[in-house]
Amino acid sequence: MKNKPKRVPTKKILNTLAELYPDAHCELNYRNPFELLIATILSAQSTDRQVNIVTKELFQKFPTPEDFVQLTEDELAAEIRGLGLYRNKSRNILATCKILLEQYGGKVPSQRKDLEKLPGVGRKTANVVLSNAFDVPALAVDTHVHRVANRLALADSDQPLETEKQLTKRIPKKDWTLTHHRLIWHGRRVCSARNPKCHHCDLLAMCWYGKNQA
DNA sequence: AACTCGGGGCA
DNA sequence: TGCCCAGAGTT
Repeated sequence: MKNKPKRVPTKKILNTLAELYPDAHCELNYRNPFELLIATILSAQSTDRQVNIVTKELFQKFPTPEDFVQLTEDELAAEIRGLGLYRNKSRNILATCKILLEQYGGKVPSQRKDLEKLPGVGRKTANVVLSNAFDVPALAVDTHVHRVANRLALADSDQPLETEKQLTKRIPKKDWTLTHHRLIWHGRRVCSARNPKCHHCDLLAMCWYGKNQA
């Protein structure tokens, strides 16, 4: 990257995103931290829509960690069929539920270091839980956010963690959750990884990547 | 840093 | 068919 991208003011980009996706919201319907945690683990490499379909029944049948640990890995795997990586997820979720029961009284811990120790929970999932369940400022950087933010020059880094730091610095805290969802929507609908639809992208005028494509 | 897990949706 | 999906763990 020889020429440093001339950065469009963050506020301007955020305002435009807000106009584009006024009602962006979290599509994962969760009723408590436990459901959020499990749904977020399940969401890895899977579409949020599929996760919603699967979790709707799942949480009806098994609302608590106590219910989950009654299941074998194979039984849980059968319950979450329809999502990718379901064997890994089944194993991780059962292990996580056991830890919740043994170490945290069946509750979801609210500290990052505790969350990231849970099997199946990494930086991104921990951030989702922290920001949505515990109202702790944490910007979850997934592949969409990372890609879109870098194309827009909201961030300038190959590494998700660095992107997270930069975004955290530049975006006002109160806007984190909504901005996160808007970047994801944009990333899925327009700013896709392989064939981004720059031609009818409403952010093209302020997008460093888009302008260098044409 | 690269590799693996992985079935389903969609063009 | 080929490509992609709200990543994490292991080597």
